[in-house]
Amino acid sequence: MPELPEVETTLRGIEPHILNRKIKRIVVRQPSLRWPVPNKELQKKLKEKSFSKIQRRAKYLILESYLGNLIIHLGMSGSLKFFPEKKIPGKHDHIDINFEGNRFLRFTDPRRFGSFHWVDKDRIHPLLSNLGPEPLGNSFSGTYLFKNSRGRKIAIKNFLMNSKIVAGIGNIYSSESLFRAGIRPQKSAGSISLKKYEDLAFSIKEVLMQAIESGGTTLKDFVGGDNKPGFFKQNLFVYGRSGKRCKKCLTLLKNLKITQRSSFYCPKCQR
DNA sequence: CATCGGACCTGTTAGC
DNA sequence: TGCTAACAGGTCCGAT
Repeated sequence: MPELPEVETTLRGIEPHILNRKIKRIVVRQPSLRWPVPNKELQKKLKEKSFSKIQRRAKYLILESYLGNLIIHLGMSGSLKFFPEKKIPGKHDHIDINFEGNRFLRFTDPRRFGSFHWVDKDRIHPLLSNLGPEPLGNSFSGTYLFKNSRGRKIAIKNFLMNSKIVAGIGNIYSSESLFRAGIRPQKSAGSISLKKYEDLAFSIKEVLMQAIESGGTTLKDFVGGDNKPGFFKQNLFVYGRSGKRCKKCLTLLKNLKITQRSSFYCPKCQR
């Protein structure tokens, strides 16, 4: 479900509810996620503490506290929601972070590709140590993409989804940004010009910012931390629209599998 | 080093 | 209606 805009939406939804609230207990009902949940460590380090800041890096949420950071990844189907009072957990409600006064943050994840990690103060978790630049940050540019793509034969779509190259772009927004920049998803990364990469970097920033403004993309059941769905789906040009007509030129859109994943494009607008 | 396929899971939907 | 296969927003790791 969640790519960068959905994770950002989640952050903004939960932050005002949990910041500086005293944590009473972490309840782990299902410790078997993408990686085992470090249950004991979480209890030990977070009990009676609070989160003073929440950040996003790539698709990771980083909840900062006195002794270190709780790092959460939502995987494919994960979500985090805040509740102001007790609520019976459902089948996929794997973890609750309980605060004072019956308030709690609940992690739900049917497919269990999500993860919880602990990292001590001033240390960098290995999973976050090799990430590429944030696409909305200043160091990400067409020049950056151009330089890093020379000699590489990988499809541009996969290049964009490689988190070592640029963080936070998944299947939806890779397709969407390539459409906006007029580039075919299967074109090799090394064959794209600097000019086109400048268009692409612009398109990536544009589509991500617009999606964040709309509260993310709700394809099926995504809701932000405040339980509201995202409204960006209506602004998608190609994702999930194969067989339908291009919103710009009315050509029938295609769905091409690139390394096992659906890739949507317009054969006329994208060359 | 670059690239590809498999792996981790469950739920939904399309097709027979 | 019921069964099976394909597919779904992610990404790490090992083989090539």
